[in-house]
Amino acid sequence: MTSAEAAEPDRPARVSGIDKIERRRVALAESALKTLGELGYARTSLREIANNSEFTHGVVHYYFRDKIDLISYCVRYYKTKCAQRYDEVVETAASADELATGFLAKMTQTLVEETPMHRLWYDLRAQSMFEEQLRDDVTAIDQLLEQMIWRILTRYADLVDGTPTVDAPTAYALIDGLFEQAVVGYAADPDEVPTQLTDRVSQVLPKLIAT
Amino acid sequence: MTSAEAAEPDRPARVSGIDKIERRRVALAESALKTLGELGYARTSLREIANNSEFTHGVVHYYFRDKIDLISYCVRYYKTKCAQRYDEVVETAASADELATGFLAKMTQTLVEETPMHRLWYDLRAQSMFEEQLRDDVTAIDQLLEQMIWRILTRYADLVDGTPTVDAPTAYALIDGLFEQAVVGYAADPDEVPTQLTDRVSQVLPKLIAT
DNA sequence: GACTTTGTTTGACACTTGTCAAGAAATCTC
DNA sequence: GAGATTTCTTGACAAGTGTCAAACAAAGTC
Repeated sequence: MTSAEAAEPDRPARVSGIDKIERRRVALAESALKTLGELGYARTSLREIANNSEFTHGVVHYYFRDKIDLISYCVRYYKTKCAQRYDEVVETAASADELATGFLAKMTQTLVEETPMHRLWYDLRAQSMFEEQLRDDVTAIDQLLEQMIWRILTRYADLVDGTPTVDAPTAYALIDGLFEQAVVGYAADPDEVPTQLTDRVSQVLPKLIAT
Repeated sequence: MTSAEAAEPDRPARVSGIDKIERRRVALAESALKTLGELGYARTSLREIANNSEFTHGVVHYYFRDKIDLISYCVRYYKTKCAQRYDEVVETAASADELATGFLAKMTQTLVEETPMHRLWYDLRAQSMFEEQLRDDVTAIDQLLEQMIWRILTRYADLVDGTPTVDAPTAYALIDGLFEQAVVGYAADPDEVPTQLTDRVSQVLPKLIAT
């Protein structure tokens, strides 16, 4: 956790021991996430993952015990990237409007730019209902996202001198419902969906605050 | 659509032509839905479906062109059962409270009694993001559910002499978000989740109405 | 340099998958 | 009942799966 992950993606440099194998794992995971995001959990095989990477399918098994091990590592890795997305906005926003606008902008941005990743997330969350091995990781991420939404909402409440009228899980479920709707519908109508999402979220947000 | 589906599940009786093969299809679909609900889309094979039914795997292919054909038939069949669940409540409720209570009761009831079916639904909706062949059927159901929620909300608004403050897609996304959260969390905590769901929905409902 | 450790490739295994086809059984038609 | 049609069973196929292990290469150690 204390390692300074510098630049230099080209030169493998001198990374010894546990750090090196961690690098490989991350590289594998990143590659796996790409294919998973495109194909979905159901039709992604280890060989497909290996093919779309610079490694062979044997390497995958050298670094991960089995398929579930790889995928749950991917999920955990993904989690670190997604939950702090809005932190900067929350901290710098000086007014409720600024916060809302910044939040919505980032939200639609990630919707558009990282659609496959979000598709995969909803896919994996569904899979976790059938595969216990995924459940812990999924609920951990869910909690992280819930906290993220909660930070935004409480900050928003502060800025308008009000208090939230719903608890954290409720707020998360509501916003997540809107976001999932957007993710599902994005493929069919990429032009309209993002603006619809911002419209809807900004309609709902004020209703969750009492002044 | 006009056929009167009577009782007599034992005696195949005299059902001729297209009706008979439709019966088999329905039987197959019902059996398939059961296994799909337990195992999820990813790890349900045609053979598994056949094994858990009274038929052999060859029969499946006699009545359905391929796997997708079967599953999308299942989805369509499922749709007819799920979207009118609340119609009676909507029609008979004489007050807003009665409507809310009836709606919430039915909602938690189906959550508890038909968990596998709901799990499957969210699974298939996620799959539809990766498999175009499912997309049309899934969006059709989504629309049906949206209309269902909308009927409830507008009726609710009528009974309190108000009007909805969000449009139909928004209302559906919000309620669906809460419901999906409940479905996902149900396995982990079957005792608390249903009451939490009713709490949250009944907290949210009034916020979607302006009097 | 030789030797050990670590990392990688390759090919194989047992198994499951969707699909199909040939034939048996049941049903219907006359 | 004989013959034709529909329905079902069985077994096979090619392709793909996760997993593993033995050969090979690279890096590190003395």
